[in-house]
Amino acid sequence: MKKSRNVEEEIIHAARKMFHEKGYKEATMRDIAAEANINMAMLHYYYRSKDNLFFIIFDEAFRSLYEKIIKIITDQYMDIFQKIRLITSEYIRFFDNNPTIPQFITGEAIRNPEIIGKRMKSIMDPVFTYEVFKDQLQKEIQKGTIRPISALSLVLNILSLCIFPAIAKPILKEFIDDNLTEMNIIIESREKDVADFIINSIKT
Amino acid sequence: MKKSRNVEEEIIHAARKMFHEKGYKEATMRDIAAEANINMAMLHYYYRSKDNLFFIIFDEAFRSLYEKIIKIITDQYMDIFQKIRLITSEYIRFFDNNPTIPQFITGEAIRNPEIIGKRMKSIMDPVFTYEVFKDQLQKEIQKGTIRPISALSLVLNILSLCIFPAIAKPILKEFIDDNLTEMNIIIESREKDVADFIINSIKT
DNA sequence: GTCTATAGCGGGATAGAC
DNA sequence: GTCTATCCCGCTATAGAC
Repeated sequence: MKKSRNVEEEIIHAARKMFHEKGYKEATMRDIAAEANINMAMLHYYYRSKDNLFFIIFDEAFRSLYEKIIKIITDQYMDIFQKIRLITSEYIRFFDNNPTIPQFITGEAIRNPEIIGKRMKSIMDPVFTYEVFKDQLQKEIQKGTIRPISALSLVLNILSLCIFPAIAKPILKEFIDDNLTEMNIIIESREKDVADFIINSIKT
Repeated sequence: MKKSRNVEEEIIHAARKMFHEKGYKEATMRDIAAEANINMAMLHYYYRSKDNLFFIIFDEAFRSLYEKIIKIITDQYMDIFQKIRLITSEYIRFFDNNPTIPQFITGEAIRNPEIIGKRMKSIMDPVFTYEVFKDQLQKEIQKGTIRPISALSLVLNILSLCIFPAIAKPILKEFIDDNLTEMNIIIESREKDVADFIINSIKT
């Protein structure tokens, strides 16, 4: 009872660092204990098992990513072009500030799509969010301000353009090395460029 | 010497299946031996180590992906719109026919970007390929047929739109379940839709 | 070439003293 | 609450008989 609050926080902090950097399988309880300056027995005392600790870290990462977006999409008064601009800039800025998260979430999703997919569904409400976006899109298409495109297709394109470059960044670094001036220019202006790219494509 | 040819092929076949499905870390030599109907000692006899076997499988996967694209990009006579249409349709069809490859390559690249990036560079010639594409793009921009866009940005967008949906497919399945009619429609028409989406965005 | 047995390590988890 | 010592498992790799 002495300073358990601090120990618990130390553990979460260490677990976050290790899981984000190495992923579930390659981050070990020994790593996490060392990072938190405690021993393995303490880890199990406070958080029972590796799986339990992992899902705490995974859930907070996914939630932090999702909650930014859901507010924008379900906003009643914002027009769809503004939503697209905000979503892309929020995503890109978030990944810039949290560069380990896209690799972490994607890596775990690839490793175990069933479990991770269920986890994601329990955190978000995909059907509701999607329907809101779909309705708004279809109204714009009827008005003639947007070319016909399926909602799912557009959502996939937006996610692709925001998430993939963040995943690929560490690999791109290996390719660009010296030439990273060009890389930096792209990254800095990407927040606006991606939205322009999407809106140019869909607006009539 | 009896039937070593067959054994070697059996091992490669089994290793491909296991590595593609589970990735480097979670595919074990035991798995691979069982899949090939031999014992672990034989695995080491023919292929020395897990790392050695892994890179054989990784290299063939990456090469199969890359060689389709390099031919299109470096073609001297094809116009850039046609190249974009061919690249996207080749990618999407390839991932449809080889659904484990995008997860496999992406998973390994996330797990170990330095090693995997170097491996990729040794297989492809990124600078040459990129310069060819960049020159052709800049000529079109000067002619006024394409809006100003940086080559790196456009390449990133094309790769994102082709690769990310293939990575995300197993997770999307968890979300769509019953609704997979809509999913299938998207996937089937995606070969054309992605090219349209890109070209709509860049052409003047 | 093929197989059994095992070395040697590193993993998650826990018993039990304090 | 904390820590040391240890259990037990699964992994890669190899020794050595056939």
